[in-house]
Amino acid sequence: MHNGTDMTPPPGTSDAVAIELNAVLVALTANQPLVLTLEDGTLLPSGPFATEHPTLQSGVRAWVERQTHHPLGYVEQLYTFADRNRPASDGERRVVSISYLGLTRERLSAGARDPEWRSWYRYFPWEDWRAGPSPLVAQIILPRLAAWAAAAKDPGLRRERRQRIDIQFGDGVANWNEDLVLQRYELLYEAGLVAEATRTAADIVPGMPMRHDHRRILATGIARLRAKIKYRPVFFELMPPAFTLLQLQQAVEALAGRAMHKQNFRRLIDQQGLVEPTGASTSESRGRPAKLFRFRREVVQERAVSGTKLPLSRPL
Amino acid sequence: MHNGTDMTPPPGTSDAVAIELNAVLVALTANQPLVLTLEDGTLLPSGPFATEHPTLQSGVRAWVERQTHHPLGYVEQLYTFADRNRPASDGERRVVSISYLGLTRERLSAGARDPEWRSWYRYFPWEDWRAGPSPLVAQIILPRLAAWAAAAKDPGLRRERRQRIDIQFGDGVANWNEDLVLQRYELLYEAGLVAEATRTAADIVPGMPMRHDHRRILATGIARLRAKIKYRPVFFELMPPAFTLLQLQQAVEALAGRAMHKQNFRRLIDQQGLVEPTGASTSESRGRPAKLFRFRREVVQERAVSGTKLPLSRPL
DNA sequence: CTCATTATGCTCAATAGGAGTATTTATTAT
DNA sequence: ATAATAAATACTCCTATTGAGCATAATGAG
Repeated sequence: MHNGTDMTPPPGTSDAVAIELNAVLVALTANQPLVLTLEDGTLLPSGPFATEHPTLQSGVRAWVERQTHHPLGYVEQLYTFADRNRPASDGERRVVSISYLGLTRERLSAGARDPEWRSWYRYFPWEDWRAGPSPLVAQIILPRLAAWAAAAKDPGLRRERRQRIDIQFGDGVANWNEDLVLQRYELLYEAGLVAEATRTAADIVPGMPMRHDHRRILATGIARLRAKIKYRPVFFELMPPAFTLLQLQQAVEALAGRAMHKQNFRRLIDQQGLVEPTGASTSESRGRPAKLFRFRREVVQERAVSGTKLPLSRPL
Repeated sequence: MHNGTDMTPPPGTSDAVAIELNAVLVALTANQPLVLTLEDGTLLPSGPFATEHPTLQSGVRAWVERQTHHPLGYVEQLYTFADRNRPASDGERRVVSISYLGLTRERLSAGARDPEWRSWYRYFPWEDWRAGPSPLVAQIILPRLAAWAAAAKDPGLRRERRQRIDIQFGDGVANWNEDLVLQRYELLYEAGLVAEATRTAADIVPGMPMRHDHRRILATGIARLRAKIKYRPVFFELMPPAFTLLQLQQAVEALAGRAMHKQNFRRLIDQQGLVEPTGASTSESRGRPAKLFRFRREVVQERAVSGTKLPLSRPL
């Protein structure tokens, strides 16, 4: 039934493909999660993979750092896509695109029109629940999704659609799981409610589209980052050397897209010993001056492996 | 400083590469976590990516199912490697290997010598802590790692090595984090303690090596699966249609490589409503017959998105 | 000086999680 | 039969974690 080489076909039968790298580069300014875009916000930075780099990771890092003139604090592979609906631009070769998530502390020239940092909530406005449940969900998205579900002829399919909607979007008020960025985007895509999925502008939900599958890649990056901050202290890559606890909290809130209980946030942070006071304090805001903190290298490094906690569990 | 096309180099400059797929296929029998291997256990199944498949995922699925004649319950992309130290076998083209994790309920012909299912603990014996702390760690690995750390001339490097060892291996008794499979393998590799990393058989630690970087890919798969079972009920893909709670627990223990408290395991499982009694019971073992359970489809599906819990938190 | 505003300390109740004891129901040995 | 043993299953306890809110402290604005 099986011979020895059954599962290892002879080499060389694989077609040649071109490798393209995509990057979701994230920074944080003024409580907005920013992502680096090109071409008036319609593309993520991307480019061919040059063979001179020993590894993919180092290729991405070098390529980004050459362009942004800033060090990339953290790089993580996101996903490899090879969907056939995007033909290679050089004619025959199929494109395999490998995407990366990168975190950086600095941003490049702010006003620039082409490499431009934009809040990711321009692409996913429904993902911002920092000021409470996003009205977009209850008022626009859920009704249209409900219509889409109802449009299914088969009762089983109808039920399945309703269940997926419920799991991924909740009821518009409670049961919001901020990690499901990608699933939600894909559901909207499937329902024809995003620009990339349809030619009729009729039922499209707010949120700026991107070319190719770049918005999907962005969704993948956001989802990964949101999931990650709950157990790895990656957010420190995005912070300045010294910061107040409120700034730290707001940074996390910007990423997670939801507000957190202030006192409990502080409790958790210093329980874990992630930060230490610098001694200085700041009074840039109106009220009582806040102490400044810095990350404790050793602990952050250790937690990078063994895990952290954030008060981001409860469904609402 | 930046012009419009700065970050999108012209297409076509990317070199042609060959895509290779690797699969970590996992099954579970007699409380052993099994992985499908070839060539006397020295290789993972791998093959070229054929262009006729619309997506990578469907390519993997089709390819595996054609070979094993069994459905693949769950497929997940693991990682994409493009390290230059592995030249393409067809001459010039560089190989990019995309690896996948697949879970399956059935195993194919048991006695076969070539596509053969082997316990993954043959490759990573130190990862099995089901019967308590693995003596391998305390008696063989830690002393050798300590020697490696001590061998560093630079005191800073020495300290860093010691810290990494401590975080990843603990003290041999406590502080074992079962998720760090990949990091541990990479540390051993760096220290020259695995066969793949050295030509001298002197200090090598027990555990069967594989060719190329396949053992590393396997480590990636195990690590991913161990991390995943803590918050996604993927283990149900590995179970038969009906099972006892003890069997379920032992399945999870086999994957996680550590024992769990029986009563608490049951409490957690039925708190979450993941399973329901079939009505039947079995008395294959000696004691009181156990009720048989099955997974509840709806709940498993929902949890697949929203998360599960397992009593696998404490460091020892 | 009073108020608005933010920082920070502390309490409380509910829950989750780790560990152990007790009881029930079978099989196996005597 | 009866005793010994092995599992399954039911409860109890204790502690740590977590969500929520109140209270107090320190500042600038008017």
